[in-house]
Amino acid sequence: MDNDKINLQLIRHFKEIVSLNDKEVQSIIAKLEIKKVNRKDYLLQPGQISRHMRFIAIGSMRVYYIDEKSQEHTLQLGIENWWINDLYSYLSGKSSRMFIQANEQTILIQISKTNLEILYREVPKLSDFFRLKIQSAYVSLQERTIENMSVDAYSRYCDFIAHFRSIEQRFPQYIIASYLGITPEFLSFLRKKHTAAIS
Amino acid sequence: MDNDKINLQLIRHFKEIVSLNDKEVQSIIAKLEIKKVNRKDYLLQPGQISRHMRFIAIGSMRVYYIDEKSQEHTLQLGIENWWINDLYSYLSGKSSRMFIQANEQTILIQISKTNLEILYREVPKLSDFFRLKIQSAYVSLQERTIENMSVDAYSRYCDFIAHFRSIEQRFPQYIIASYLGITPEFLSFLRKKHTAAIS
DNA sequence: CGTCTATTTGAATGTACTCAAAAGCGGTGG
DNA sequence: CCACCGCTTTTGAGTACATTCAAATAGACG
Repeated sequence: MDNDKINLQLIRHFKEIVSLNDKEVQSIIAKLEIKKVNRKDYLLQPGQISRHMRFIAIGSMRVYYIDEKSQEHTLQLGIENWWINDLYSYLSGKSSRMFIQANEQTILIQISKTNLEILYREVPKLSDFFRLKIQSAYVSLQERTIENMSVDAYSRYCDFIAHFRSIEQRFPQYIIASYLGITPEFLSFLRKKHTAAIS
Repeated sequence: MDNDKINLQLIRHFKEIVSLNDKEVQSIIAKLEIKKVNRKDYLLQPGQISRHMRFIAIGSMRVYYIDEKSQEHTLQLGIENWWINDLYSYLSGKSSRMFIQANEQTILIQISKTNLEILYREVPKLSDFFRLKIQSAYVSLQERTIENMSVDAYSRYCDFIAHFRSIEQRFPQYIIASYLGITPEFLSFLRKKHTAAIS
């Protein structure tokens, strides 16, 4: 049925990195939980603790927080086959400052931290898989820090669309702006400049 | 002798997080390597792969890179009892973009990645220790990203001296500036503004 | 079609940078 | 002990990048 198809999407995703036999696949599938959310729904809000790893099967999500001046800042955007989480809260067990929100109707697969720890014993390769994922989260965060410190907003925008064209088309402008660390007005200006430059 | 004292400094540091018996302590000490460097010496340069975890016993270091416009950007500053590394390169095994440089005459303790992996089997608690360290590296990177996106340079400077007064006094101004993501000239201006504000 | 939200436009402003020059500071050698 | 050299910090003027605020326009959805 439908849920099986969704579960297999995650299994395929695991298999891109680690090999899994049928028994292991069964162990994993037994621990998965499918969750459907509507546009604007929250998976996590400030004060809560993130207790799941979350995989986007269909749809798109974002992670953001609101600063003291009530400004939104987007830390992560995600679409199909991406993991989305506040790793800080998940790893430390402390309460989050983040909103994790659906950008459209979205189907996720969740694995609770407790179940994942059990799975690590049954399928040790999964532990490798998530260690790699967390590493690459660190790496992309570092790359973003470097990017933010090194180049101006126009270059950041160009790099962004070069790397994430599919993402740029699915999220509203003001969310992209809050990801790039600029105002929506200025992004609007940059876009005009960009379309003028390429034509 | 002297080296023993330095090794014990790291053991004490481990023991703040995990408990270790005498046998474990001996296993660890057997794998440590003490390294002394002079001011301006490099532990790592772009193109090299970071193959050690590095603990500062005495002295201070920084991690920085140079962007396309030949600007230096400092990612990490460290003093006694801090770990200093390009985790990206260490974890991924890929070549680094970073310089790791001594800010003064410095004594470090290094553990090679190969030795550390052996140690993880002899002293599994160490694996927990470093997992926690890598987590907190992720967390502080995320906090810095948030800080950079949320507040202006003056607030960042105030927060910096509030958290790292001891560091601020040991590094030259232009390095602090490159850590805060501003020019040395502008930091000079902010410092004047700050001393005027507190007096 | 009307309402609500998102985007665009423009003017005024502010934050931080560039460049150049002067001043400060630490070490070295005479 | 002083003079000099190189490096770091300060100062200031001019400029650029990005924000704020307000108003107009465009799009999406019931």
